[in-house]
Amino acid sequence: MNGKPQEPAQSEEAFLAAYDPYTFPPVAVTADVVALTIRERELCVLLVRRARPPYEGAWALPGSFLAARRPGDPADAPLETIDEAAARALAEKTGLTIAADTQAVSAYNAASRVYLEQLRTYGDGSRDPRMTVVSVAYMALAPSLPEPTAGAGTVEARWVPVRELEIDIEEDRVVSQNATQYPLAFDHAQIIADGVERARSKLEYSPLASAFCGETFSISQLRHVYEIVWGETLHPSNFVRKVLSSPGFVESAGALSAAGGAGPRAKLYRAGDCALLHPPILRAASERKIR
Amino acid sequence: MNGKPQEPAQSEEAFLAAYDPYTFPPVAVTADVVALTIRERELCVLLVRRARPPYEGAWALPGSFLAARRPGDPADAPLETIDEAAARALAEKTGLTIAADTQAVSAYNAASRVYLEQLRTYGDGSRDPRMTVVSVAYMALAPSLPEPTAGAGTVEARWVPVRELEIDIEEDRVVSQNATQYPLAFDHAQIIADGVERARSKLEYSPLASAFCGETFSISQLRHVYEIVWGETLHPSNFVRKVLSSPGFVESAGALSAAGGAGPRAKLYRAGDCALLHPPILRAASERKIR
DNA sequence: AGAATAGTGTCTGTAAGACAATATTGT
DNA sequence: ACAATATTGTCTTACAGACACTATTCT
Repeated sequence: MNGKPQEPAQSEEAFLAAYDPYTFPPVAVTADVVALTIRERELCVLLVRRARPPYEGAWALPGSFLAARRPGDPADAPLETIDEAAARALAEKTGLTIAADTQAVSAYNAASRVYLEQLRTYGDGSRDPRMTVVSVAYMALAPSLPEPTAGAGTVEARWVPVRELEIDIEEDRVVSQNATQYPLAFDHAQIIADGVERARSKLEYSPLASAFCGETFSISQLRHVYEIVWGETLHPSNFVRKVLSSPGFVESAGALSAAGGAGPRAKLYRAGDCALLHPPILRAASERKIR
Repeated sequence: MNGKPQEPAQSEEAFLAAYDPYTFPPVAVTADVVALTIRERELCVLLVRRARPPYEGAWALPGSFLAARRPGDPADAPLETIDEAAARALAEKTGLTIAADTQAVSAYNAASRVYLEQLRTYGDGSRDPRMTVVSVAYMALAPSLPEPTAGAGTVEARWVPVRELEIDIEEDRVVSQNATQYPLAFDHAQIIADGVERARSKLEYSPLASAFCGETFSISQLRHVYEIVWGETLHPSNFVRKVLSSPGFVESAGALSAAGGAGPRAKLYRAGDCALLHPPILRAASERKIR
């Protein structure tokens, strides 16, 4: 990457020859994805139903084990990054091919129009009775996608409205999540809560709301994204002013929207080229969590 | 945690009996800490010099392997969380005992006065020639601490001014980092850059600047923290107004500062009880990174 | 005609940046 | 006396929220 110091090759080789990876207790690393989309004016998360224990029959985030180097492999064998494992987990369930940028903290793939960024790593040690499992969670934002297909180890895959999970996102803790239609495996209720909260705060400072939209969209559609994700209504007029005064958020696509309801045709826009919103578009409720 | 569904106990036991963790390729998980403090008006990061390959002799972040469940252990044996592994890595180098809160995303330990929060997980797969190594990075903020002591596997531990590392924090990439006095192992230059950037942005929205200060501090000392971490000068008068108008940021300690320089004695404050600053204290340079 | 929506304009309070002014202490 | 610092106050500009108003299209 940068500035790797030259190492003494002899002692390094000798060290590696004497090294046995199996002297370490085994640890498994999984990449689990909180994939969010908007379907029928609801914020939905992609869940799969587990076919095998532990938590057989419970709902879980799509995930996959990190493909690791095997002892016989050469030291420079191409290996999977965690980002790639997350993209693979999502692809196996949705059929989307996401070429995740290896270097970037977050990657927005223009072709597949799926945004993927790392959320946080969870590892209580007691998650899985088999062995220590560390879960690297990701958040993915996507426009409305087709019905997912169940992959290996799962019996069903479904876009589930977050509201139906009865998770309290506001609190940092997950409170209810009992007696719902979707009992969740492991600590995935907490991970979903964190993912939704990340998405909410991302809308404030980044232009990612357009990741929920199609190629082109009207300002109203963009406002609906904010209203659905944040769960609050916004002033249409003020919202237009804010979006258009945030340079690089959107750029005009020239065309007008097709017919579909009352009112005049709306101007269409596409995503701009900024990485951050200046000024940001803040939630009114941001004042809550002060304690 | 919540809502664990009842599982069929028989099949679960049968499944576990047939399960051999060693069929997975080995993965190691390390917790690496970007510990930041202010010493002599410089932002410093704790580095250790590696005693063993790989990167023998290079400087690295203090870290430790996650202690994992061994195959013979009972399924409910108390295990180390990643947060605890990070706290342990820091304790082994600084002598600080940090009782990291297992549940919390971030933990501020009032007794040891060290703030610890997870940064992000790095795993290019090619980090370590021995096996796939996943590194869970943490950021720690602490007031000025005593000189660290080298632990196992390290020959030296030192607080190093971030400036001397010649890492370009502004860019998302690490550009230089050649020919410095402190060649860094692995991708630790990138992790340090991310940690410093996290600290800078944390000062905007959270009251954590006081984590760099002692039990009580003056507004000027707090302003110096901002100026040193952000690398820019602030208007003293406007800074006072912002801090005092942000409820819960600081509370009066009653006393006045001791003598030490010119000017009148400053009022002393201690950290308040808010978790977020409203309104935030923003960097002027926040307008840069728009692209 | 009436309802719903897109988009523009206006008013007001709040907060930020810049800077002046005053008081207090060490050299 | 002078320099450095702490603290308060003032002025101007920018922006957010609230809301009025016009124009367009469907039913």
